[in-house]
Amino acid sequence: MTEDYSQYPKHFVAVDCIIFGFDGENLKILLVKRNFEPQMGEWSLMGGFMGSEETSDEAANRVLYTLTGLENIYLEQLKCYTEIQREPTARIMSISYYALINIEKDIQINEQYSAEWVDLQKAPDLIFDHNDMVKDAVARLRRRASTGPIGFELLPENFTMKDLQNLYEAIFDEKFDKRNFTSKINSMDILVNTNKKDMTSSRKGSFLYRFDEKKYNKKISRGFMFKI
Amino acid sequence: MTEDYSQYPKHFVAVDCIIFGFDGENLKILLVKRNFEPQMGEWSLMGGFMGSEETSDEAANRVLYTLTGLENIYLEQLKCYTEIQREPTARIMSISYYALINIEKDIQINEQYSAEWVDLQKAPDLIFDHNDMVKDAVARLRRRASTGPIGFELLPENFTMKDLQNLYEAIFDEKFDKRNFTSKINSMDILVNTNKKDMTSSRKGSFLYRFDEKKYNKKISRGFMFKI
DNA sequence: TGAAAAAGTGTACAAACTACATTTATATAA
DNA sequence: TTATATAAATGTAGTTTGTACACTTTTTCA
Repeated sequence: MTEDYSQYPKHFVAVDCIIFGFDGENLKILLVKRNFEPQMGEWSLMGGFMGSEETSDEAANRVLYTLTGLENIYLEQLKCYTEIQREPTARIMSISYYALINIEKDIQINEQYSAEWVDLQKAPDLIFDHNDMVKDAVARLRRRASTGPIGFELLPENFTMKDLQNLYEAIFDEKFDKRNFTSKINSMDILVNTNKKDMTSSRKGSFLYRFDEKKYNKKISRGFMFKI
Repeated sequence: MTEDYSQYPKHFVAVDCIIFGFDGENLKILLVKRNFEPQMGEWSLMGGFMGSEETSDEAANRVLYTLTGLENIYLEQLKCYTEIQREPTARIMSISYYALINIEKDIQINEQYSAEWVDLQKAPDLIFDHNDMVKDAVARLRRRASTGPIGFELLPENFTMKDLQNLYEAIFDEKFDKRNFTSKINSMDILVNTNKKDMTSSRKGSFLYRFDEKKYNKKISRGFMFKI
């Protein structure tokens, strides 16, 4: 005889997105200023409820699309937050997702949400447990950067070695030696030198690279340890 | 004005536990043979529904306690599974947890559940997406073992170097050189030689060690890369 | 007392990591 | 046209860590 589920409680389930971007200098996250209650006027992550006919992955993608108009964004499930009092108005559990976005992409941020890219370091206090979510997401991003290459989703198609080093330094909040960094990256064998130069930053100009997508993905699937 | 939540759907939320044990030779998981529908008679992970007044951590601890009578077990949230059709009878999302248990502890397994320790390698097919859950949990266990010491929760208080090596070999499904393994472990500085010997396995006898809990926990919090 | 069984131990070579300073290419100003 | 300023590009020696590999020790039991 099939079990009777009616005795079990049902729960509101939300998803919240930690959206990382990189502007060439600093790691940023995309935050929204709530124009609805509760906590109207305060900063929060972008989120939404999971529908009855969608998975949490689909819900997270929908939320991201609603805010940015972007599809096929790198998105990864992080963690479930189920504290009973995590929101004051109702018991709502939330599944967090983190997304990596190339900030230079022409993003049409939905004006309805008054969203802003803010420096991770200077991020304001967020509502509910969203500060924890961001902290957990940063830890995950660091882990991802130590066990495989990173940057494909965060950098524009062509970038300088300095851009890449800035990205790693922003992620780890640590400075690296230029020579050691370069030789480490070169030993990964994931970059292609386009032989074009970016002349905006110096008189000599610096080479523009792009990722060799195949080699990059192979490195990700095999994994390694990044340590400089 | 506070938002009206009544428009949003609610969901059944379950927790499922991947319970790892180690018998000195092989990694095992604790499975239950379902004596209830759906899929009566088949093997599955131990699970249960999250109550309206408990967090998912609490639910997982309760499930574990119900099955084993054990409290304060190492338990870590893994992942949310939200595929709509993951269970045939209703839409139930599940949060997986993995637990590490010292199999020698006097566990009074609740007979109501016809549970059994089975070799990870020889585990039967499980219902729903529980095979995926186990696969994900093994990956997590490996990661945990590569970024910090492991064994405290899985081994008895006193154990031989061979026990520890067996554990690592079971986790990574890979053989290590005895001399290299020993010197790697010694360099971690987490073991205390009790100067007692286990005489059951050889005529010479092998030293029994225990973990230095303080140093062990410090290693965990700092993290490192285990690679032999 | 010697044979058997597992425990315990060291070294040489290779690879990776670390610290560190000078030269090169080019645009702009004199 | 030449000098200067700016950031880019590049190499090496020393240290640490990883890897491959085999013999000696201790004890019990026959």
